Amino acid sequence: MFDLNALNPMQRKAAETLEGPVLILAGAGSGKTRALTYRIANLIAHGIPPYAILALTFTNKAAKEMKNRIEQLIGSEVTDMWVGTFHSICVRILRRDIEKIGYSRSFTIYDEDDSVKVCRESLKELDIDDKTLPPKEVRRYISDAKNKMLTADEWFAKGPKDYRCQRIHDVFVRYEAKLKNANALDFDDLLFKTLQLFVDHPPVLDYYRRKFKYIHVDEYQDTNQTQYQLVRLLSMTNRNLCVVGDDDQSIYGWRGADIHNILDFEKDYPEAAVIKLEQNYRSTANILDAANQVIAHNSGRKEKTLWTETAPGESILLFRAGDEREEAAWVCERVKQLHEKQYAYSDIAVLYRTHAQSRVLEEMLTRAGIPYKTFGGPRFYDRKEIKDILAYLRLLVNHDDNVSLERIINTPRRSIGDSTVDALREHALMLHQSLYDSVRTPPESLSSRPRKCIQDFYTLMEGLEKERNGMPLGDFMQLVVDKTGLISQFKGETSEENLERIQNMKEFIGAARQFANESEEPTLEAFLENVALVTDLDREGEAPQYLTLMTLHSAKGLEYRAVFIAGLEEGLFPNNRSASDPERLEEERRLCYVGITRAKERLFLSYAKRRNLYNEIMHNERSRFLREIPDRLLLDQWTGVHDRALAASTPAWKRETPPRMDFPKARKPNLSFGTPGMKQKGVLNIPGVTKGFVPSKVREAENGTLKMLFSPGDSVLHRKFGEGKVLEVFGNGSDARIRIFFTAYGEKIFSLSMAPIVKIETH
DNA sequence: GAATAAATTGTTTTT
DNA sequence: CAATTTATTC
Repeated sequence: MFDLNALNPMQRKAAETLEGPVLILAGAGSGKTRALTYRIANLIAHGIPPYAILALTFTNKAAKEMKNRIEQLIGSEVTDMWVGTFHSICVRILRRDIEKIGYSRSFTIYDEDDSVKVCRESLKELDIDDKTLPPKEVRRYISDAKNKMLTADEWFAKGPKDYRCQRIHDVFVRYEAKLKNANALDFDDLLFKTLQLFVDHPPVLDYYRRKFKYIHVDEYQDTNQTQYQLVRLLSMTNRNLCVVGDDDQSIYGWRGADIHNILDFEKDYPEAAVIKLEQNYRSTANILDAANQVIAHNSGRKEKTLWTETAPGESILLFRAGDEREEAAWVCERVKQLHEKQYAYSDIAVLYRTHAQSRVLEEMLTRAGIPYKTFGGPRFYDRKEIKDILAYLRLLVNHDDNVSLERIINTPRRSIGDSTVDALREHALMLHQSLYDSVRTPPESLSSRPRKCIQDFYTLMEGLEKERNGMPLGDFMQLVVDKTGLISQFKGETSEENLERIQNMKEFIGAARQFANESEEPTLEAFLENVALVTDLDREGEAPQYLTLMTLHSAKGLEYRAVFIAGLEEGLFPNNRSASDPERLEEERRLCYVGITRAKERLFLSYAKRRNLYNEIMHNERSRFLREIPDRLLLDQWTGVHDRALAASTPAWKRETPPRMDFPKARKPNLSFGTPGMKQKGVLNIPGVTKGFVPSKVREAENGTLKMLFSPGDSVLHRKFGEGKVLEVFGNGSDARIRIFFTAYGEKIFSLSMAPIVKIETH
């Protein structure tokens, strides 16, 4: 049995306040999951049956972890407790009762891609130019509206009545009709329709109200209005609602999360017990100090001060890079060093604001031979070949799923062209039937050849459907892939890309087999649902010996012994688009706070003077967030000192781009450029290097003794190549050379008098 | 209808 | 700049 004494007083209070509304304000790393799991275990210990407990989380991973930890505490399996994301819980509710609001139970979940496709189709049918009104934008409007619980008409009634909004409204209406016809729900619908079900069918709501006597919401600061309403409805009668969150970590405002949900909780529930978890168990004092200093610049926060008993720890290391490549090289070098000092790669994460930043980092890491894994890029399930298989499966489950049908009717190629599909679509529209119905009974207007092709396709689908019964999921998927020719379409081709596709499909079938083995409900329907709601971040069991590369957003809820935050520049982070709006700027700051508080022991910050992003060269100031961290906490990588005033007294060549001077072209090979695999173009374009350096006076004077300054084993910092180790120093006078090994670039030889290097560590 | 060339476009974050 | 969409040609 578990022991509540293992908790600190505040955590304990949280775990023991079982009745009535409770607001747990939990700072980063304050053990909120711990408090929450103990609370739920405590409920069970008090005789509350698990089926009366509902716990809503932000990610599937968090749900899984919570369930595991509760089971560990009470020492037995919990099966009847509802723990999951809002979306998955809503699907569960809808699968039971969605027929009451006019859908079939076998509804399909449309992902963003599918939604955009439906928008595009709607625009086309309404004869609206998709250049004046891009499908993606319309989808955003629709999504925003649904997050605010607005139907198409309500949305229009609230907003401006200009031409543009009228058209958006038209598309919105058509979009909704299309989804309804296809028996499909988009992501936002999962929440919205559940709400509608509750409102329109009080007995259903009543059932869940009686069932869920104790409701928990994790990451409450990231709930949107629909979620808020759902929770409110469910908890209204018994008022046993426990929400956990941190207003300082609200970072999803852009997709409809409403920070006021947490800020105003006490207004909604005046009798609420408010418990603050303020002791941080994760980070060193220095890191926590920095985080506190940054977040203190926000206004309208809940009163809260994080503190820790741990030692100050190492200083936060700050690096100003010349450009993004230098920044990446620095990261690689530090990672290697950490790795030598008993840090596993899985203890380290590199965080950035946008995915676009990951490319250079990945390139350098590969060169440095550091294994890494990126998260949050395109999902595995979003790959074309996977979506093709999924489309077949979805169509088999839901014949009305027009989007899936259109995707696969000619994939792999079976000679059904656009004009044929157009004819089918028109036919379906006229008879008010689904596309699949039109495939079953093609219109008379079609000539015999396309008719035959359509017939063959229908026969194929019918055959699959017959075989599905009684067949295990994995076997059936294998069958689908074989019969449809999804794999054999690549047979004979040996291109890298196609081999990878085949590999992915096989992996996908493997994933299905695994799902069938582990799941309580190994059906195709359940598998499709899982695929729709699970992200890569949730896929567990990924090899742990990898360095993690991800956006600051995806890092929420995670922790690492060492954390890098790259690209701390005005315009990038905080992002340009947030600069004008103070509220969005505060959200950026919260994002920074989230990033800093991911670190347990070491924090590394970097920014680049010059950055090539989106094919533009930007010269950005260092981020304001860096200024918000006191100097005493920051150690400058260049100068090795804390005080920035000292940084100004370092030799000019170390601080600024040197004056430009044209080098003779023959000079280039001496600098041993052209690392294998490096695009020549890229090398020529690096300013300041190909243009050459002007040696400083200080260095000229030192020339005679320079050789003694460097010896093998020393760590040096090169203006362009970043950090490296000295291998050898040879030659005399002005011919003196130095051979250095750089993590990301390999061996280079420089003229000792010319090379822009500084020693940072003696061997 | 398919393969290739040309043009366009997007780049914040994602359950 | 790269990746995707669209136009062109066979």
